[in-house]
Amino acid sequence: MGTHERKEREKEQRREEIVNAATKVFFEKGLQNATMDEIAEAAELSKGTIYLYYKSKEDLYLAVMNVGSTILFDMFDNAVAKAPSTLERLLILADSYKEFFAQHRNYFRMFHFLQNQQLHKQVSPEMREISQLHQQRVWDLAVGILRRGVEEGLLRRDVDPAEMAVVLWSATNSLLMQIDYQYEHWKHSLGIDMERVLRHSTNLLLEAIMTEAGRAQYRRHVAVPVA
Amino acid sequence: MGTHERKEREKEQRREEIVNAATKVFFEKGLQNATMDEIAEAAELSKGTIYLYYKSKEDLYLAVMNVGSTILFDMFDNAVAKAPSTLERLLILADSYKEFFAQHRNYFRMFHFLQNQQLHKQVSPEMREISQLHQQRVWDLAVGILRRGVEEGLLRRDVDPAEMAVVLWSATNSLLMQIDYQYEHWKHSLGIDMERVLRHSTNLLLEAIMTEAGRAQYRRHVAVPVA
DNA sequence: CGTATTCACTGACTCGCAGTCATTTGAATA
DNA sequence: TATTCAAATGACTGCGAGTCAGTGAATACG
Repeated sequence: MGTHERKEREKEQRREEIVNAATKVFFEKGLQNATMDEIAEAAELSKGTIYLYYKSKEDLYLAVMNVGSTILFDMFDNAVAKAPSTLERLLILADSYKEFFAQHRNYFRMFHFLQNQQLHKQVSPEMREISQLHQQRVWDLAVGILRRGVEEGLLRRDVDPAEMAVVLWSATNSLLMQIDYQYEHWKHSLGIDMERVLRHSTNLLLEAIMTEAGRAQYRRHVAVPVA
Repeated sequence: MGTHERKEREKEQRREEIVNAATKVFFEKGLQNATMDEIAEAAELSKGTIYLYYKSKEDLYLAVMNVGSTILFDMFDNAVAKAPSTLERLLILADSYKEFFAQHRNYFRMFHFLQNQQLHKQVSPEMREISQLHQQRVWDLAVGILRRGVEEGLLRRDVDPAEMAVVLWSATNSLLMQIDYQYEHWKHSLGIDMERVLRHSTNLLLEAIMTEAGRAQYRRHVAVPVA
């Protein structure tokens, strides 16, 4: 009699339903302005029930973020699988991230809202652990490609792949955040096209970590794009 | 009878006292965990009185941030005044910001906590205006130096000074945030010395926006430091 | 000098929300 | 049909931001 198994499945399903409801509410209102009562109503459950499945509002927020991390990882993974060379994998990774930013803006925002120490206080250790694993997966994928690039002589041997990753990641994210949040400000009061800035700085950073051979290959590749 | 003037002075003084009390509490607890009652107690006033001087907790937070902006501007201004050449002004600006980060970590954190839309909701338009003016002042100083650099042939003519500023500012800040928040993480689990990463990436970015002549001068300067 | 007026200040109050827990419900089992 | 037990409920608690009617001291006025 599979009663127990069915119960487990139903529990798991309920967890998902709650995350789906929470996703809708968090996307619309953000962490601060969303209330647990709203989420409960969206999930067609009482507030108490939500707390049977998630320890706190912040835990639930992280659960939603984890879905976003998975989407990002899958996008990266798919893109990388298609690219035949390490250089192309590197370039397609950058493109994928821009696409993630364009397609899944709400998840992007969630990622960067929780950068903060102070909000982490209410997160349970278990959920933090899970969340870190999700992020680690994405990180390892990216660093793996950079490492491969170094081995192939595409990227400079004197810079650590993980260090390259930090710089690329940080710079890209902070520019994307500026684009997301202050696009109009830059455009109108300063006449700056942030998307162009992003393209330029990506180029700049990529060339900076490449060897001479890498740059040559890169320029050849840019000169003859797939389209 | 200067009664009115005296009253005004006393009011201004009270505003400052409140900001000082708030600074202490916000530094210690952050925006989220600080309570207005705590701030009131630190200021030796009642909560109601605080609200006579500042419209909301977030407004008060911005008032504290503005003090930080002024400190930063003064550091920049002093440093720049000492430097004899544009190249040196540029380098000393970067150093000053690192010093600000080291000396005034709490203000640095405050700056980056309020990057977010959602928290801006409760800020009054007036305070936002004032805060933007403070930030504008720092921005103009930096962009002015870059512009001068372009005019002098130190920096590339084909990149807009404001664009350079965005990239340098974004990249530097996000690395500093990583250093502030995850220094131990990077150090221990990945063996990365983030301070070195910061130095490297600053060099890298600076060289990337320089002309050949600028780079030559830069290297000569680095080779023969003042000390 | 006594009275009226102003105004900075107070703190008890409201309101909204995260999180809790005693009670209820209903499905599985005996 | 009766019993058991986990899942679900929603009224309740506690806390903190923001409010406002009331207080008293300083100032202006007669």
